[in-house]
Amino acid sequence: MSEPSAKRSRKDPQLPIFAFRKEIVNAVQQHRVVVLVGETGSGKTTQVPRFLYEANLAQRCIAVTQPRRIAAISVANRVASEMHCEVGGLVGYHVRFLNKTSHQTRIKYMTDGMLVRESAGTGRSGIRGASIIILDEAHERSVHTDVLLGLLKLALEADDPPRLRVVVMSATIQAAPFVNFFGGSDKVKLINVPGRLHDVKVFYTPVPEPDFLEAALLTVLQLHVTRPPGDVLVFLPGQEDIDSLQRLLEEKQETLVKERQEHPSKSVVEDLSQGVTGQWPSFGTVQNLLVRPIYAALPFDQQELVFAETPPGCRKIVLATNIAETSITIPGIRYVIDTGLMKLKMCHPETGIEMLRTVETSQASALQRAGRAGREAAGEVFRLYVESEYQKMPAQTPAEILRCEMASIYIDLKALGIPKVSTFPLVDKPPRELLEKAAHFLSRIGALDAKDELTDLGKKLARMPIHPLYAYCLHVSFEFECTAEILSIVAMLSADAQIFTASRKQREKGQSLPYHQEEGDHLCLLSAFSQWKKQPNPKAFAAQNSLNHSALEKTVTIRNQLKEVLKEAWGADQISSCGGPKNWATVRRCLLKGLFTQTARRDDVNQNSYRTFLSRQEAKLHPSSVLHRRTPQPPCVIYSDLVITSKSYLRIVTEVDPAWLPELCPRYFRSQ
DNA sequence: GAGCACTGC
Repeated sequence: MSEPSAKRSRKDPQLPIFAFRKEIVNAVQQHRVVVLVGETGSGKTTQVPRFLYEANLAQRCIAVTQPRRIAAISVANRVASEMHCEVGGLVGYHVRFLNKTSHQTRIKYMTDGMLVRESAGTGRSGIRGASIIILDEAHERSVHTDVLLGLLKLALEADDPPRLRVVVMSATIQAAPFVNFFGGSDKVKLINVPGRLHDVKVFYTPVPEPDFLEAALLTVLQLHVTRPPGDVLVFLPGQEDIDSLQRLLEEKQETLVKERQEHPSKSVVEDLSQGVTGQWPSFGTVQNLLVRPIYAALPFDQQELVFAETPPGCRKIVLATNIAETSITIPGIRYVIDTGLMKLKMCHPETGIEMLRTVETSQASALQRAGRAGREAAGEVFRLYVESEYQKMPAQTPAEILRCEMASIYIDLKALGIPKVSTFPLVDKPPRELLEKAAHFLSRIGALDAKDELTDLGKKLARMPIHPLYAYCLHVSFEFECTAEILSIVAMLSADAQIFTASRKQREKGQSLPYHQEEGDHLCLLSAFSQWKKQPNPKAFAAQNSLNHSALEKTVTIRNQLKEVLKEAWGADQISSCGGPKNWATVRRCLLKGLFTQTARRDDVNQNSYRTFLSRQEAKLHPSSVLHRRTPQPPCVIYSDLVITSKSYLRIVTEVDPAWLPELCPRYFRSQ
């Protein structure tokens, strides 16, 4: 219900939630914690805060959290308009970079991450500033939602603020973990609100499909010739699969008729084969396939194409990643084809290395995907796996907090005043090793002392909205007087966007690109950013030099925010620069001192292989690195990422002089 | 000589 594209007329009396108004208000009056299960389309996101406000239940404000910025902003706008007020007045929102609230604001939509950050402050913001806190989309179990659940449990125990009320809103019927977390059904009121979804008929393949792309291709084609008009949404694990299937479909489009004559009865899903009779179906108005890919890395203007109305005589085939499962809703979808696969970030509990793996979905995820076919009318979902496979799937996708690196969370929890992170109440406890690794890392950079307390440095680092490692680099940059340069690099790294868009061919003649820096990737990033920023027409410069203009714009926003926090939280009014590229050895020395936990040395025997200094991991330079082509490769490097795909790779790598190690980090590296 | 689910501060 929080999707930005979900349109609903003003105060739609059909919304199922209205029948529950009294029950919800009573529940919040009588219980400190209410768990509200409401399926998609129930109206809970827009109406529940309003019910509680109009019942005068909040002395202070009602904070409503969303996992995504766009949802917080669009829902605030809609509710403000429904309540006939300006956004930023009675109804407002607060997300990173945008604060549309005022002293009048009583219903405050915000990202869950923003509520965590506000709560770390000392003022009357965050949890302390609210009478009622509503955690929406709690079933998604974002790290920030999980942290908030723990903070709220502690706040309720301390009754701080007094008479605090918590509403946990979730779309899945599996509300039991939330109820149990807050003390069980004696203490927690559970309310179920029905959704407004149409029936979705589910089909499975009779036998396992060896090749999901082939199966998806065949199913799209079969469905196209046997089913009445209506668009199709295909869930695939990743970008590569989407590109392949798009190519295959566009090729097949031309030979579709012939193909069907040759294989009239071959079908992945049994039901579809029954419709194939060797002639075009009677609803012959649908002839052409219009293939539209969508994934997060796709440029925005191309993403937008999936929302365009399907022209008459066409059937739109949307090929999507998980982005279409939660983040966006595409109108017109009647059929869903689900490969049952997704990519999931996981963190190895022993090495602490994050990796992206293709895994089967959970049942909850399969249900959510199926629901995408029933938003506007009855629909059908074709699952490209056998039914017993569904029964074997885990009920829920494991919460993010079980799968991610913990340093940022650890330092945040310490900054929130949690004495012992390992006993902080969490619905799901992360592996002990991952917590210990995080604490060990934080003590290495001097953020934690021997008593597991934040040092003054640790408190400083925690103020920065970036990974503590990058915040530490900024801290070190003052000593080297190259803060301007490190700010740019850190902003680019934490923007987490693909900056370089050059094709392989272009990259091979990379030396000719104006921002090429042979000492390493961090300097290439810095050089690209500095030059782009100086241009009278940066957009044209980006296009000419294979740079991602919008990613660079995002970098500027982040850099400005970081600079602001440096000033306000660190008292750094002066940002010094070390000058142009000829002085960038200083930047590399600073990066070494900042990233000393991520140093690797070349193997003496196998000169294309490296071993990390502190974790003793073996890895190669990633082929995308400018250092990869060098022979021999440099003896010593610092790296930003260690990724495991087909092999272990060091990504974003810069050469450092081995002699600098004992000089700059004598505690960890001895002279040789 | 590879391959990038999705968010968020």
